[in-house]
Amino acid sequence: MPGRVIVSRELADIFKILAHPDRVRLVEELGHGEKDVTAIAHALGLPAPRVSQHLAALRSHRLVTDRRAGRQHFYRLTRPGMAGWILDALPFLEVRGPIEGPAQLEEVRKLWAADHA
Amino acid sequence: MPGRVIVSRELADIFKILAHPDRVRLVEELGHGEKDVTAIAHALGLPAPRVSQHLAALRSHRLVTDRRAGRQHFYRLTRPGMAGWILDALPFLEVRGPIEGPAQLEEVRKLWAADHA
DNA sequence: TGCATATCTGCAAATATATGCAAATATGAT
DNA sequence: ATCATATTTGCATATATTTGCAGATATGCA
Repeated sequence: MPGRVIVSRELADIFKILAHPDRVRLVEELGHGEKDVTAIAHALGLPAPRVSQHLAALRSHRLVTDRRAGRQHFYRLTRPGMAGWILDALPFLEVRGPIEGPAQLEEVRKLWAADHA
Repeated sequence: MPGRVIVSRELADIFKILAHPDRVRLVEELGHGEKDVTAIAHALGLPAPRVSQHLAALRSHRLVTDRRAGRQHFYRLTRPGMAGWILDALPFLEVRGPIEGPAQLEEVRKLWAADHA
């Protein structure tokens, strides 16, 4: 059964890269369009070196690509659909107990969007 | 910005749990319906204790629930849609370079389904 | 050239996860 | 009760990840 094993390993690698709150927020941030490292660092309230490391992790599996303009590196999602796909996982998570019904799901979506720039 | 931080942490937790090839295959296995631990262990070619630990991880965030019948524990996905959602990530992964176009995506889907029981 | 800004890389300590195996628990059958 | 089966739990070791910080590289401007 080599086929599934290979694919599941690749999928697990992607999940591993996304398995960090900062990187989840980073991907959602890039869901709105390309941004340079400093802008991302500011938006996320993180030191630039850390953002750079997170981006390196995402780059290692080509989840993001970069475009250099002068001394700034603008990053964007290789597959813009990824940001939306992540939000499709909202029904699976638990914020104060299981989410039952579309009403509570809407709650969580609002919670996510609450402080959007 | 507490809203997004909380949600992103929950999302990252889910990604962390799925960030293991065995658990990815396990979830896909349960996508076809409930199964008991031994059946899963056999299908995945893993020792039962390890499957049990993987299930405990999935259970810890209510990604699976169990039903006991005699000495067997039948597990199933709390949200059956999760199996399909994982497969939606196929366009994001790289099997021998980036996947370009629906043709290569179909390749990967076949690769996944290749040895299905 | 020299200086400031933007980004990246490397290191070390703390923390977390994976793996294999042994032992414990629970259920059902004789 | 005794025994076999099914599942879970615990422990020890190996490996990986996170974090903060320092230093290195690269670009643009005076």
